[in-house]
Amino acid sequence: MKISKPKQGINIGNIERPLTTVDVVIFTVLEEGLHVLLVSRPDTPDEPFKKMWALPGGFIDIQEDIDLESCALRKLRQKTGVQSPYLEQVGSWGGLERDPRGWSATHVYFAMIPAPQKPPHGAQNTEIAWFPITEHGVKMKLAFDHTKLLEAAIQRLRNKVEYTSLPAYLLQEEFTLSDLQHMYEIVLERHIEKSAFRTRVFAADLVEPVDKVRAGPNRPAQLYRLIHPKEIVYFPRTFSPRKINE
Amino acid sequence: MKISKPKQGINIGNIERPLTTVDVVIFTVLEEGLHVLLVSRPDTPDEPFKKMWALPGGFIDIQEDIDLESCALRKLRQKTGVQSPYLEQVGSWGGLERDPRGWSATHVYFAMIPAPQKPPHGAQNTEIAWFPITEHGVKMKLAFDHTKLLEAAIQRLRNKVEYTSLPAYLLQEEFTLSDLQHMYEIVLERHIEKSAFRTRVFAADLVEPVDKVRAGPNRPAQLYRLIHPKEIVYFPRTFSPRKINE
DNA sequence: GTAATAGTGTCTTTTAGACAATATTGG
DNA sequence: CCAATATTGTCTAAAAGACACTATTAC
Repeated sequence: MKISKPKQGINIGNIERPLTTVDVVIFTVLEEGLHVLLVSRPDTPDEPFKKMWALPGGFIDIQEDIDLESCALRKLRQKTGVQSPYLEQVGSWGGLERDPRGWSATHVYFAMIPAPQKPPHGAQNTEIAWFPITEHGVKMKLAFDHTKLLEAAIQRLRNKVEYTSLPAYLLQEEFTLSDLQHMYEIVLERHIEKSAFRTRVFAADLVEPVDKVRAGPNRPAQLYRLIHPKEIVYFPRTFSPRKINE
Repeated sequence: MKISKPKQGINIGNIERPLTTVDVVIFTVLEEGLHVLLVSRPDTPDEPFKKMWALPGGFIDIQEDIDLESCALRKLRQKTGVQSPYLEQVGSWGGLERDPRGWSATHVYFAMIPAPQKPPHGAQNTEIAWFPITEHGVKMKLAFDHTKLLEAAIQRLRNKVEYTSLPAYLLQEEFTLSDLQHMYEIVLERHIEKSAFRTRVFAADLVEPVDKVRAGPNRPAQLYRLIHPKEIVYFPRTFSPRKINE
């Protein structure tokens, strides 16, 4: 199947092309902790990494996907039913070694969704489940180079949470400031000062109050929603002045 | 040449694969301004965007390139002769529309090099030159979606310069603090306070003095070099507390 | 009243910003 | 000496960190 190297740009159909995939790192918060959605690799012959856990993803469908992002959205919709999550590209990884079937390149996206009500559902013959994130990944080794891809996505997430409104996408449309602070604390795995947090959030014009409160066995909390739900907000400084990693 | 859609994962060789390219945005500072290296598209038949300016790049060579980054390094070496620049991935762009030859995906890197002594040299039949960056790009429209890719790289660069040591890679190994500050001011296109700048740089353990000074018609300046030339340094805060634009 | 969480205020520390002052060379 | 740039210091302002205080509900 190998073809002698053609002159670049001439006879384009004969250049040997890498395999091209999209993988999606889907985050949510369940039971007080950050989780990621994984699918088990099929057990069929010819498939590499049989029965190992992997990021949801797969080959680009040239007929169906108009671009990379819509491919990522399609995969996310298929696995979770979520229509419009927060979605951002992490980057791409490609090389000879990462897939035994040949030179391959994958485009990695990460998504954040509110805690789902229904369990995820995979295709037939595949399992699908949420796994808690411990430190830099999940407890088991993943298929392909997905351990590395997941680690990169976690790092991007943690880093960006320091200076953006990203954790709002882990909540339903209406939330209290305590809810929001709680999401920051879960992702960053550290305590955040209530007073400074509220000052920051208000100064950034991130939220507006809705005409409702959340009752409980204590003082009711004001409910808020995002002022501009489509745009993420950048804070002028990071939460705690410490070294940024990436 | 179209093949009816095979079941995914089975018979992998028959899946229609996108074209895969790598493009490199190479920055340097010439004559007090940020410049980017562009090449002219060849004038041969079958080539799209004939004679238009484009980012240096091209198809992955599955035989020669072990991974995406070494492909980017190869292209940079071919155009500039530079062996070990600062190189970082910006992201990937893929879709049906961006290349008239078919569904294509490109992996974009950006590099920063010191002002070169020699002019760049392209392959035969191609021109190659440095172009000044004005606001968000260059003055002419580029081939493919390269105007968009260049804009993304510029935004990444400007944003990251706010809180990292990146501009050091625009200088030779030894430089004065004024030199370094000057690079920041050129990339960010604004004045930076001398005193605050020096405090920041020293607090970050970015540089160490070498036993030399640079003479001139005034007080000589201490020469410094990077303490860890291979690692970029992250400052705990941005230079000026203002909104970060991604 | 108490328990519990929501929300505010006060003081300190850190660091950037503005700008002044001093230092060191060549001529 | 002067011109020019290097280097340091001083004061102020903005924002985070720590922590205490007040507010409002269910019971």
